[in-house]
Amino acid sequence: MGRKYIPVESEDQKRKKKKEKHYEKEVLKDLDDLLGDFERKVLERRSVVSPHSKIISKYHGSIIPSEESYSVPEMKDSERIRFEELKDIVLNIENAGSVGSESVRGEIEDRYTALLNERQFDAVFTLDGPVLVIAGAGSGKTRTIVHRVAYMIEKGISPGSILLLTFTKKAANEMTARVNTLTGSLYASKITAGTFHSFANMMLRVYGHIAGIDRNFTICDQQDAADIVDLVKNELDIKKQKKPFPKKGTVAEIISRSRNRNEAISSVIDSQYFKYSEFTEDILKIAERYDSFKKEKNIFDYDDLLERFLHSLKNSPQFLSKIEKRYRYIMVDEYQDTNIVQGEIADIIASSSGNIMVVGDDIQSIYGFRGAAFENILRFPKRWTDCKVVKLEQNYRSRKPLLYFTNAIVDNCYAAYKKVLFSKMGGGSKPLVKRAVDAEDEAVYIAEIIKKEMEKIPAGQFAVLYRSSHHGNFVQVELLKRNIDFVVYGGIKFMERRHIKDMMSYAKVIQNPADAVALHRVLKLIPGIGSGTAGKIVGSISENGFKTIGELEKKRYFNDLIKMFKMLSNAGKEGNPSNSLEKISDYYLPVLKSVESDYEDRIKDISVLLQIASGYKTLEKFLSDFSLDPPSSQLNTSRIPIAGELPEDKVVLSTVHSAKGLEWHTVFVMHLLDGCFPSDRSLTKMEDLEEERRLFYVACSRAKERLFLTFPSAVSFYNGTMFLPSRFLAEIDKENYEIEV
DNA sequence: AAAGAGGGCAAGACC
DNA sequence: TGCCCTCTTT
Repeated sequence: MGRKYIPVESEDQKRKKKKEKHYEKEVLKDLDDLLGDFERKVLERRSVVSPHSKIISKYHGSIIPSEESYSVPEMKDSERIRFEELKDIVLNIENAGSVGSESVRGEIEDRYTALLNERQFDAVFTLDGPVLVIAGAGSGKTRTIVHRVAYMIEKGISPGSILLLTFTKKAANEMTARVNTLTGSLYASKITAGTFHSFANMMLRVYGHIAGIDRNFTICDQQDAADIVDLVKNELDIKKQKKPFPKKGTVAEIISRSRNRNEAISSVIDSQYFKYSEFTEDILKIAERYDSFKKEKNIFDYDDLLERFLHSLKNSPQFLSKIEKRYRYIMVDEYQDTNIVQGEIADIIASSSGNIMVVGDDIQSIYGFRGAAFENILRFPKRWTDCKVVKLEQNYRSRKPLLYFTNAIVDNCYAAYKKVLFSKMGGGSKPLVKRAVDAEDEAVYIAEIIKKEMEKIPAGQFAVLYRSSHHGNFVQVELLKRNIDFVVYGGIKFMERRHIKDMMSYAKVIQNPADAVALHRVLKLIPGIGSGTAGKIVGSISENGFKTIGELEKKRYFNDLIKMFKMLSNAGKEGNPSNSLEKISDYYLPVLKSVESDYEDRIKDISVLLQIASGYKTLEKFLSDFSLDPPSSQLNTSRIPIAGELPEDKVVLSTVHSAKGLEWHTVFVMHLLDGCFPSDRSLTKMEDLEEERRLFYVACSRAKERLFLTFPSAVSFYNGTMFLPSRFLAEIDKENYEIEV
């Protein structure tokens, strides 16, 4: 139940996988039947009283090596200078300390004061001027933001002038809902809350024409972007070399990274993708063509949304003026995860009012690989010299022993605001470190504890966190064996499923017939048309218009082609997206049936899609919302209702990245081996290693009551064998945790 | 031009 | 193990 296995690939790969899956299930069932108690006893012996681990602990004083056993990556001079500079900035801020608020206290303030701690209401009551809020893990960050918005509204600030930028759509919705509850009205719906991308999208659609932007653009996601890369690569006839050319997704990644880090493509390749350095020329060519291709077809990728928005703000005073007049109070959540472009956007919009509050925690910056500039938060006081700094340091989540542990992790970070979180929640126990015999044994250990504890604590209060998604595999198996329900965060997203992408592509073609990617995709669905033919058709359409299709009269696929265009034209005439999509699905379902074996499951997804569409008035709005905010990625099939998103009572298996912002009673952080966590790819660069440590901090700070840190004695992957416990454990004072023997 | 076979490679994921 | 690219066959 818990696992997501919805391949979107070619049909027979799919079939093959399905067979394998059945096979796997049967084996498991057989195992259970056959071995029964016997197996359980063996497992118990392995995990609970593993003879092996007993021996180890008897003959070795400690299972954690000393800190000196690890080699530290060398820092380049430039890196060192940067780090030192950051350290300097940080020190200045630390010395400045937290600033109180001078606002007048009245009836409204008294009410808020009762609900917040002192630091929190400093942040809430300071409405004017730049404010930097450093919000430690579990310090009531969301609570602070929500109350601030409510307070603004109560103070008579027009809700329409409040802009709240968040990192996920989900966060935006949650906060708006909470403001609503507080203000007891629908005022909150008048504030603008959303992600940078959705805000950029909205502004470009409303005011874009002022800055000379064609407002009818379509948005393409990463998969589409990769497909465009493929398309233009074929067009460019690139010479073959000895080494294989990087995958289309990789090329798209390089292009995107260079843009949101504001770094030349060649330098991105040199620093992050060194092994592809000989393809630099070709990649540059592709990047150029990729850009012009999108411009021709009026397609925006995610980076375009931000870039062109920023560009318009910078170059069109009228455009900027519209926006800065409308938004006088700007708040940015998760500021440590903003990239350079986003940082600039916020600065420019706030430049006339000066009212900008950014909230974040530098120590939880874990998206550097995606272009996040955690320096944004460190440098904010330099950019806004009169800014007030508020530090939220009281933790409401974790018990003291856990907090001591996570504080110790912060101590090992090179450049960070040193904040010492404190908690009033006593009791609890220190984190428990467990060394297992092997990966399987580790999984057994975790599953057994969960099974036992589940008698007292609901399943939904457990989380197993790991660095890379495949580290969780053994745990899945062990939970399955014990009939413990679980969900895996991540997996194939609703929006990325093949049939959903197909449906959306039809809709995109209706909305923007110049959308070559979507057109290409739907053409390929016609029997007899592969990617070559599809490419040719798209090419001749964009050169000479749709009438050129008439020239294909003699081809065997001609009738099907016409049938599709007839359908698209009819669907386009419908007044609302729901009816359009219904027409599309009438056409598409038979196509899908002929192409997919698990047609039944997929049909449910499509009805979910129709349901979502029925909430929209225009196709345009539906499409841009959908590409910016795909519905719950956890959504397995339509059996789980989309609306509401009930918290499920299931054990959570998740990567640390996906666990950010969440909390559980009991948390397991597993595979704590040097090379797994920190990942071996980070071991050569100080900057990367620092990010891994912050990631470790994020993982451990998810726990409220219990924290288990586990690792196998050794584990082998394609890239070698890891056996050294994670350096992140070794560098922490042993007083802060206990070792289970 | 499409479909199938072989082989190299591998992190993390928001919009 | 699984994904995707590339080469080979039909």
